[in-house]
Amino acid sequence: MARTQGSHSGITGPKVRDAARVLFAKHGYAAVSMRQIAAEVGVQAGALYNYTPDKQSLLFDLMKSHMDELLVAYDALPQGGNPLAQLEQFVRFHIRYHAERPDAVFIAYMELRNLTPENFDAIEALRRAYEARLERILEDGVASGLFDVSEPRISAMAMIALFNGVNTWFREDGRLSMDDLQSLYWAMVRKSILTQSVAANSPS
Amino acid sequence: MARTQGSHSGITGPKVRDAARVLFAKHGYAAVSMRQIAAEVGVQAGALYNYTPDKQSLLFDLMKSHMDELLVAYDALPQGGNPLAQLEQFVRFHIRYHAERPDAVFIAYMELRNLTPENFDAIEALRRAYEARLERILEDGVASGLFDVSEPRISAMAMIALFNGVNTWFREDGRLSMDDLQSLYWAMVRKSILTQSVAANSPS
DNA sequence: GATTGATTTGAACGAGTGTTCAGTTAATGC
DNA sequence: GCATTAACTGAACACTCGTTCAAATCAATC
Repeated sequence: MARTQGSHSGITGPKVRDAARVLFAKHGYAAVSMRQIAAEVGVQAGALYNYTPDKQSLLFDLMKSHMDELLVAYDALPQGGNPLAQLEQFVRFHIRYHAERPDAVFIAYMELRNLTPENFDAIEALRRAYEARLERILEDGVASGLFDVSEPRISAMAMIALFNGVNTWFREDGRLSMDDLQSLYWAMVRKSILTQSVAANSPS
Repeated sequence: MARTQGSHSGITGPKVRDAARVLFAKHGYAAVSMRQIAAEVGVQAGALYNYTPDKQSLLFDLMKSHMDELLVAYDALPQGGNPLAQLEQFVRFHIRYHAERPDAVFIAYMELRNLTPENFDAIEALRRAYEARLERILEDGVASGLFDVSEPRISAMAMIALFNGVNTWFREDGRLSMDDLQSLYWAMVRKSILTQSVAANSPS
């Protein structure tokens, strides 16, 4: 046998990526074989190599496109407003965007060590670019006297670690809605960064 | 050849665990072979089976003893004091204890998916037991009117995610000392959980 | 309806996997 | 000094790994 009925690169290509994303997220890059991915797609292992030069590229492409899309999505949000409004927008965007893509997020944070050095550098640069968006907001808030944040860089990384913890336990059908969740985290963040005088005078 | 000079189970045993911990943390459980561990120890692969029944047990034992020791260490701290003091103690303890064991912590949080179901349940139970310590403090704080925390269980998990982010960037020789770090995180946590009236009247 | 090109199979490659075990040697006890 | 035991080697087992490729077959085009 050879080419099968209904075979088409426009269909199989995305299926390969989808299968790889699900399996990598579930079992880890190193624990998943090309044959498992192929089985999930419904194809033999050799056919995968029409869609990726090798396994490493499959991982890298998943991570790269995730990070690219994340930056594009964030930068598409309305800019402007005071730092407090910008921060709230960031928090809500981040939590929602990441909760919608648990597999891609999981891979982006867990599989860094399985990238080749060059690929690692590329992903790391994108991650820093995203974190810089948040750091910038914090710095602006400090400059305007709104925020009391002694270490914006560290606070930015800390907040992202905080948000990413959501994915370890959030379930769509859980007790809390996505909106409750965003509000809960926003309340935590808001209280922890506002200067005392501002906090005392603004609504919670 | 067979038994080598200086060979002794009291020495080789711990070396196997140490090598496994370092390698699992660096490359991931699935990506590390028994032969790599053996090479790190300075022994052939077969010799490892004097110290572990199989690879899975090696991982499980590392995780289990880490969690056990964590609970013992925390429970050895002086109990009592008001919830605010207890929370500060928890925060400082957690950050220090985890920063001192980056490899064991990394494994405990990243390799859960490589455990067999029974082993997973055992580790998960220990993790919940640890989180319950924090949750309890938050609940006590709420009950006494000190804390404003609407979701103690979620807040506990969120805080732990926040703290564990430290390990992704903290370096012993960095700009911030361990004490600075603890204070920085404690300040964040403290502000985010105190009721507004208390926050306004207490020193930061 | 034949031809072309895209798509997949299935077998093969060499290398590496976790694990077992008979055989060999170093350390220990008497 | 000898027997015993603990510790380890090295080879083997049966698979699985990522990757390649000639051959086969389907989809698209004219």
